[in-house]
Amino acid sequence: MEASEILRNHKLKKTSPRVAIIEALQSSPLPMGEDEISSMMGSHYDRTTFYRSALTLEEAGILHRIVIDKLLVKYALNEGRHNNAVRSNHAHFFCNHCQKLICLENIHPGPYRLPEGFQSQASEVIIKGLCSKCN
Amino acid sequence: MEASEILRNHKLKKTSPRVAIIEALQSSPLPMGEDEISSMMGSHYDRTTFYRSALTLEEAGILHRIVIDKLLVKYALNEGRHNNAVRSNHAHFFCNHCQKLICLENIHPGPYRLPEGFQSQASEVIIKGLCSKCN
DNA sequence: CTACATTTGCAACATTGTTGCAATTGCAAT
DNA sequence: ATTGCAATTGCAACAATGTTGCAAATGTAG
Repeated sequence: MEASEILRNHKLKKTSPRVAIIEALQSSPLPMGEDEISSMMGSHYDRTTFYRSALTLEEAGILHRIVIDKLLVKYALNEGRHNNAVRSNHAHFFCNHCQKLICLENIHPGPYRLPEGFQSQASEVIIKGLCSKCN
Repeated sequence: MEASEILRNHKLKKTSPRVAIIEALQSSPLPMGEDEISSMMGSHYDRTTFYRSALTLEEAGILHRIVIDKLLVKYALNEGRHNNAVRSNHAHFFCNHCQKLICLENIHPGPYRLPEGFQSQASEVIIKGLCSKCN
């Protein structure tokens, strides 16, 4: 789906940084860090704008932010292409050797049985190890 | 168990920062951030030393470092008291309101069925939401 | 007690992210 | 198409967490 259509579907203004972020992520098979997105977006790139745009897109459910470790954050698009189907929660695998982050679409963690009175709003599963290429 | 005994068991030198970190964490029922540990350790506190000591203790399996989100990291002791029993993997709950991190000792995620050739070395489950007090 | 490897403390720097504010831009209404 | 105005951007400054290099201090084995 085109970036402008995604933005329109979520009633967000079509601005160049938003379009650029979406297109950068669409062009990559794997989640990317800010550094990678930045280099794809070229010179006209402001870090504050990136963070604010990414936050807006995250709040709209368009993208997903995964914190692997301090100083290591990756972004991925939620491929909620099929109408507004909320994408099912899935685990992430981080390769300690090649530093790639891979979405494990077929691992659906939870639901978790929380203690009385606790309410879950989001959850994240990160499995670290060696991927098939580095093993 | 006393800090000095823990260090001896792991063949680590007994140094004052290490002892202070262990005692700070022992005195708290919840994992703490660097800021909290720092204020418990008083003035003679160097951030570099803290990070290096925490890393040493983590590598020895004495403590556990949980990244909740960028700019929000908590540390907890692995209570591997009973000999060298590796503490079973457990999930963490982070309250979006009061910012407390709670170990959910009775939620044991995994094992996960990884794709062919992948090898798991560690995993982390963070559930975010509202705790019973803030709900 | 001594030797020596380990650890600490300091300074400088790196990465990721946030806040305030003025200037610009997208878009809806005319 | 033009205009008005809220939303967004870009810049500067700052915040939190963490790393690296290196000289000085410290723990401990012998």
